[in-house]
Amino acid sequence: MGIKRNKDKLKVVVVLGPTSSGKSDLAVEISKKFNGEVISADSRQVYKKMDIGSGKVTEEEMQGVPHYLLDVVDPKKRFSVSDYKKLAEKAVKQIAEKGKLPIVCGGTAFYIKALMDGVVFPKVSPDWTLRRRLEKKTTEELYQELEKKDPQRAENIDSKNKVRLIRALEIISKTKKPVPKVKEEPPYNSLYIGIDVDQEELEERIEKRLDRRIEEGMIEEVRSLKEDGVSWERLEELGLEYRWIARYLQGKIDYEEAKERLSTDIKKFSKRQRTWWRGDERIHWIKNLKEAEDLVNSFIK
RNA sequence: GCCGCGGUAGCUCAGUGGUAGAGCGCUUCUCUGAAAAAGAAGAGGUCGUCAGUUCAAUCCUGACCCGCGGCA
Repeated sequence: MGIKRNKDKLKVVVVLGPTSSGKSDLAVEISKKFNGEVISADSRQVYKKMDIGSGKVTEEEMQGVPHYLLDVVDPKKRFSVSDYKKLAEKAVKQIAEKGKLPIVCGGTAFYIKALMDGVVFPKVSPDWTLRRRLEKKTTEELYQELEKKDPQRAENIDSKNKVRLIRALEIISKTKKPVPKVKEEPPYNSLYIGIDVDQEELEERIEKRLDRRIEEGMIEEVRSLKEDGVSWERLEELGLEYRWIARYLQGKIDYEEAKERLSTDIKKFSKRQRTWWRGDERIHWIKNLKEAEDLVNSFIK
């Protein structure tokens, strides 16, 4: 029955961890040592001109190692998991064809899952007109509608989550069928390396990094995005740095508050990232480069 | 020293004569094309202290302590 054994599949290394944990550096080090190339898995670093705010690696930090899935779309446009999956799959293929080791590195867990677990999304692209229309209804109304049209999906969906309800109804309205059950077929032979940093230490790093990035011109970066035509609404939606700095630039809050709120939001975000990965048995949590190298070494043999 | 206002959850504050709530924060969790998104659940309080009135006080009365403002 077409069951592929692990040894027949391409080998892909995944480096994951919360924001500010040092993923990018680790991925570069591993790449240099094992002849690899990096595929970013970050839902904000895909956008052009969003460099400091998204914590993108600099040209210098890349140390000559090629990086994929950075700067692939204009921030005025929307990018989705599904877009990510397609482009990342292509990148894996390209790297493997060169005889190099693909290293997926990033903090967007959903993107990593889509790629590595081979999540099959229903082929229905977002219909913003429909979404805007459904947005006007209450959560209860949407849920009742879903119960009527697709009782099975209604059973396991988060009944109070408007975004998910709207997506489910969108799929039904386009396909005229119930939402298909999610399919997962891991296409690669994978090694998951997670960076294990104590939360307290991580939060210190987050704060220092925030100061540094402000000095490096993070506020200017947001201002110039706005000048390039990225709306305040869009910046709000992009979250964290872009959201809080946009609010500050509009004069809605003062500098101190913006910085304070941004700092707690980044910390909360890092906790959510942890929650996502906690309990995933596939991840090897490492403390240093040596442990990572040992893991990769035995993986590629 | 006097007068006024206040002291309720980690923070900002509602509120009631029958032992308490909100927002934010915190903890945990979910994840089907927005995922830095969108949601869910939970833990926190002898209601400043002591005494009195009352069947019953966080709420009424008194004293005291603390903070803020004004007058001296």
